Amino acid sequence: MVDDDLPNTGLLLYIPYRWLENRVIDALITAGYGDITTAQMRIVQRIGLHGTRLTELADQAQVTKQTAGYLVDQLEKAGWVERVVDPTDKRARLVRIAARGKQALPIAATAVAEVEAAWEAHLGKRHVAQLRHTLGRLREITDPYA
Amino acid sequence: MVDDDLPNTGLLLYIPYRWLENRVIDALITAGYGDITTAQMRIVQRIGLHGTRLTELADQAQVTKQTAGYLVDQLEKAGWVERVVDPTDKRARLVRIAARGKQALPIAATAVAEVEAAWEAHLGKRHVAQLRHTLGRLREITDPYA
DNA sequence: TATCATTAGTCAGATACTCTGACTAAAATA
DNA sequence: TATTTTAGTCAGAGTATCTGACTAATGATA
Repeated sequence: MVDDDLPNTGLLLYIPYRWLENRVIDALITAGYGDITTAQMRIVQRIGLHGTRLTELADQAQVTKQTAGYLVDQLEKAGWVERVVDPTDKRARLVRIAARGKQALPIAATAVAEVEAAWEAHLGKRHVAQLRHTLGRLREITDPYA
Repeated sequence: MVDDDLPNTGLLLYIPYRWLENRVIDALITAGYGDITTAQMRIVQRIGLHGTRLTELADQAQVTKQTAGYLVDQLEKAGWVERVVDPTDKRARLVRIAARGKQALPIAATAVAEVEAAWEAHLGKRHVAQLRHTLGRLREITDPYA
């Protein structure tokens, strides 16, 4: 069990990540929510329950705030998110999930759950749990926002 | 050890992937090889020892062949790769690593090794091996080109 | 409290990436 | 040989991303 013929760990992480993302996109398209792009999804995914500031979304998605602003503009036009004033800071506004986003998110969540179920079927429940645990530990040293 | 507070598995995979990619970019910039973009790296990474066809690069990187062609154009102009005729098929050409690429690749490889060492220091050798093994098994059902 | 520095976000412009559609030439197949 | 498929390019358009410059509100401090 040496696994020395495997590609580098980066690619190894990327392959299932991309697979999962593609399954979510497929599910959204099928359900009529295809008017969202991967770049936009990577923003939406990081919006917290009570809304999140643009700058924080930018930091977490690792894009500039200008880019995040552009993506939120698109999402807002399409009804996925809305901007509301931040009561604690007049400069800031909170980006929140709006109507269309609330409808679509369960579909995305279901798609993720289905993929995770498929992975459990292939790897076994124990190994998936261990994988998630290990990735969670890795997050401690790779996620500045953990 | 339930890990129920962890984000979805997609984000969990993406975070360390992106971290690793950033460390590679940092190393390349430091060594004076900053004239490559992430999109270009995702192509270069998939070029085999004897060269790889454009269409295959496109498939594996999950972009259209036009996009792959555009990226290879940039890489070729910068001396990272070259195109040589495929002796077995006059329509095709093989994309191969050229001089600049050959110089830079060891730097990228070193950066990857350093990150993997840091991960081993944090998780333990055993858990990293297990992580790679599990990701390798996952690849069986998520990589059409495995 | 008046000033200075920082932070949140936008505007403008440029570049990079990605796609669809249409095309040529070579190879594979019927 | 005629047809279909495959490898790749050309052209055009939309999306994503960046840097630089700016405004307004906040925070820190003299």
